[in-house]
Amino acid sequence: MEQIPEELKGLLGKPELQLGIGDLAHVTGVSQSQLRYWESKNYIQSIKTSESKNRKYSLKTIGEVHFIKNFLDEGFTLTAAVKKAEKRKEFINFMRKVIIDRFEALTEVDGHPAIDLGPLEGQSDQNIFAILIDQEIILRLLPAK
Amino acid sequence: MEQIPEELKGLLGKPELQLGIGDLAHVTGVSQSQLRYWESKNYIQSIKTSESKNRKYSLKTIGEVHFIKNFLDEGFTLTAAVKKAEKRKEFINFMRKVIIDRFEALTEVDGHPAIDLGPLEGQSDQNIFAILIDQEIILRLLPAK
DNA sequence: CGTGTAAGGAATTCTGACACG
DNA sequence: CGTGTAAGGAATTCTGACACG
Repeated sequence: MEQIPEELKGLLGKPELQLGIGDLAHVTGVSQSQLRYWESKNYIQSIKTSESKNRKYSLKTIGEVHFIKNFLDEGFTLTAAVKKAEKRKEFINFMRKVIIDRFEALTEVDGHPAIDLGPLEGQSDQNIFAILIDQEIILRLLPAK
Repeated sequence: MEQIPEELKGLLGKPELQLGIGDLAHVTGVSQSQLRYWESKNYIQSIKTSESKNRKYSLKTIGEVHFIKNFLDEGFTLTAAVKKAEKRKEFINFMRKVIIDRFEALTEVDGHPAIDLGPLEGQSDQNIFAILIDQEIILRLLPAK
């Protein structure tokens, strides 16, 4: 068994993970001029360090832009899309927290790679493991080691 | 209950998520000249599209660079660090698969946000839910809806 | 309102060479 | 081997203006 490196878990919440405007535009399919306009209206934020004049975007913002874009594509106005995306943000944060808090350790079960997801409620001696068997993920309850 | 948008899950495996060399250097703490050298030795790959001469790096490569960097910091030679990182890659892919395959739906349990992680092995009528209660994640076994 | 474009300057990245060791 | 730097050119991003609607 080995610990999941802090760096790996951290990647998902790391404020250091940031993209330039070209990369964000590419990932999300939102144009650079849209991104600049949205920022001018305070719908999204970019990071500007004192050393650089160029925009950087955090992983959090990548998610926000994604959601806004999706609502736009569904036919909402920009302001409506922003509002709807706001609510989705809570869920993104939640997902990230599950990953960061719950992917406790990499291990093996019967020779298969597995992630220890920690104890099941009310059974502190039994943990849930996600196990990779034949390219399928299976959830199994096993004694905590 | 709402489906976890494909885009959100896809973000983690998306080939479109790519960083420039400056951003990768910033996230990982590895210098640009190191990244170029590692690529010249085929330890890592970058994406070069026909339109651009500049390097782009995938999320997969971000993870690889992270691991190599960590082993370097622990005192391994570059070639040893590359070999050790190679093995870790399997685990990264596995973690990603768990997230993509198992974060089935966003829902609520007793008014708390929750993620349906799917059935527990051998109990196809009972699913494991990750529930956010007081900033803590709890795993609970509940009837699948 | 929301997005695109042309323009000129600023910041970033490119390659190949060379230094150090 | 593995990394850094100075150099000049190429690609990217910047802002403010203007167009369209």
